[in-house]
Amino acid sequence: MKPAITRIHAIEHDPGSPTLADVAQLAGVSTATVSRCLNTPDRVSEDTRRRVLDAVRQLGYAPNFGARALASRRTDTFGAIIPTMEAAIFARGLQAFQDELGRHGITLLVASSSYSPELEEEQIRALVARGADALLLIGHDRTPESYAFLAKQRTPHVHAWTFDASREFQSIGFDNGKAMARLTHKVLDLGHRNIGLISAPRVGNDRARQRCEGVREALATRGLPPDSLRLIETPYSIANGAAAFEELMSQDTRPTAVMCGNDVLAAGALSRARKMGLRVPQDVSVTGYDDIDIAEIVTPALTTVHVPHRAMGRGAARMLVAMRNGEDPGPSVELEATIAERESLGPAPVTPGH
Amino acid sequence: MKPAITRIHAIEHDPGSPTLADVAQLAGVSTATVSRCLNTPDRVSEDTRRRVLDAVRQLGYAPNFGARALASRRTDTFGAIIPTMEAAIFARGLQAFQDELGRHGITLLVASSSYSPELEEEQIRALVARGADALLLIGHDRTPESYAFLAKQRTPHVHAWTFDASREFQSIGFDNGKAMARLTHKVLDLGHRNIGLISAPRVGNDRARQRCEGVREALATRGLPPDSLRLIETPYSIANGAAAFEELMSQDTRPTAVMCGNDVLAAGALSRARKMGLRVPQDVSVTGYDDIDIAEIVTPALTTVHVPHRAMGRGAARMLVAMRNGEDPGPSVELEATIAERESLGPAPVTPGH
DNA sequence: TACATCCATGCAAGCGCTTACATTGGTGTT
DNA sequence: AACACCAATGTAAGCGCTTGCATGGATGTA
Repeated sequence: MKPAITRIHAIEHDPGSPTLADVAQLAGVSTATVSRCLNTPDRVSEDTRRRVLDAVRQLGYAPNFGARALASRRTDTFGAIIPTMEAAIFARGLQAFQDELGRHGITLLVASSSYSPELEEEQIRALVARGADALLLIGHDRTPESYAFLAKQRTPHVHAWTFDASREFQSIGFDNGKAMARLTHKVLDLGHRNIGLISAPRVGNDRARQRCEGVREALATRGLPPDSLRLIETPYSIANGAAAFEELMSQDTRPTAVMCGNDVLAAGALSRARKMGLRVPQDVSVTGYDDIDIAEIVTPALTTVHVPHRAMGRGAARMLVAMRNGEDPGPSVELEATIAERESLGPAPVTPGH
Repeated sequence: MKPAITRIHAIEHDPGSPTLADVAQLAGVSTATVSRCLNTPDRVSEDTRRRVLDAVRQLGYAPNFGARALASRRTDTFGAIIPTMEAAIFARGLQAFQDELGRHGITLLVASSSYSPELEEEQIRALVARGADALLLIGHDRTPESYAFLAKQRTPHVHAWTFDASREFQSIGFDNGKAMARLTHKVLDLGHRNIGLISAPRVGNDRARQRCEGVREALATRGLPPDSLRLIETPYSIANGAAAFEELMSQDTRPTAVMCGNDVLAAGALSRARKMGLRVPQDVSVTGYDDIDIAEIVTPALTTVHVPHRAMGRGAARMLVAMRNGEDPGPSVELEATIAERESLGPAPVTPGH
């Protein structure tokens, strides 16, 4: 690849982008001074500083991050691994996370795992390799190797979007099951007895699992048989939500309420309901989870579980910063997820014959 | 766990995460061998390889990316800077971009600029500093400093989501204005003469600018006076779209059609229309742009400009890979944006009195 | 048996930066 | 005038990794 020839010609080496040394030479100072000029400007005389900054601009110099990290042993970079970037499920929380980090001069690197623990493990390695000082992770489900790796690397991390007192790790979030149970009680209060549930695949996704459990628990509490619940698992997407809804509605005993593990699935259900000529909530009720943007704009507006996205993001950032600084991040935090009552949940229709 | 023995030798050497040297020592080989084992496994004997990989696993070793980049002068990392992560406007295209890069063993780093050229400049520097070999940028509007910097650094970059033959840089996208003009003609064909336009702020956003121009051009072509268009600029968000819609509809001469520079704005307009008791499209028509997920699920489904997200993402990736490899990326590519006709655009209502 | 080859491996020189320490010259004190 | 002090700068030792070159032993060939 590298033409040795050019080297010979190019006595003044031409190839790479400008380095500290180039700047130093142009400004007529040592590399140490340039470095100080960039990192601790007040330790450099006004005059020199101007000369150096001029040279920087003139050369279009950008410090090599890797080299800097290598030499200084800190990166001021955190990482976040979210299951998906699509559908904006994590967007708002992540935004809050990033805002708070920015306030501390920390840059955020984001990766997505496509809901795969194996992929997530890879991403964890990649982010740590890139110098992430701390990591934001979603939920508790991951490979043992991931946990072992984080421990060996001593990388601070918090788990968000979930709260489970029985876990040993720092986490900030809400009880996914409790909120879903509460919503289920509302559904039951409205007379629904045949409930369909569209969930994301539960393996590798504790939030989805807990949400399902929440429904089951509520049913059990009210003395309803487990088989009054029809469950379909399908990855988050509008199309999948629509298909699952149709499948539920074409079974012998149609559910009168379809609860969804996520607003995206619910949006799909809603649109398919319309296509099937079913009125929501008169003919069938639909509920969501997460309260993302689309929950408000679909027709009818979605009754869903409102998740404290921003508080979670902000809180996670604060915990991580504390941990990075060797301070006490405080205990895990449980936030409240509330029910956003809108239009898609109504009383169970009166069964014609039965 | 690290054997205490090593600690004794290295009296002050405990803190960091495991390095190549640690692995080498544990495996009883030189660092060079470990490095080869990780990068060119076939140049290492089966036996050694196993020993080394065992050591790697045992220590939870992750190579330091910065150091590796420093030593090898390549990163296999590309960067992308998109205006926003929210609203999923760029999600699908970015996903395609990433998929294609993955196929070439390249990692993607994503940053967002919040539609600010200054912030984008910062992000460009940050990504280049982090070793991005090439960059995906959106549109043509950026600071002269950004362009100068990219040139000095010789960082390959392509501009997507736009196509403008008059620009000198590689780009892949579609003519934002042409597509909007085409849609406008459809609107005019349906008898609309009073048109409202909700656009994103045009400064620093060539796509928004061209979309507006598209409307203006179409009007001019049909001999309509420029003041038959009412324009409101507001950042992309559902709430903003709703507010802008209400503002448009409370003017003296109400538009019969409200065109939006983006589906998110259109979704907001739609929801506000409903709240105001206006039927779409009987009382007022609404159109969008981008054809993102929500376009299909809002009620009524949005008539909008369908953008070739995936083709753009994939194509951009291929161009950049070629450029990085020193090959010919071929000329800029113009893709076709088509009109997705759905339900939100209908004939202009018959004016009662006038 | 002598020699040329060829793997597998080790040695050591950096990659671009930060930073502890050394050096310098100008101030203020006595 | 002698000295301590300090701010500004330079010197140089790495940070963890890759890689060109050197080495040594096993294998093949004459």
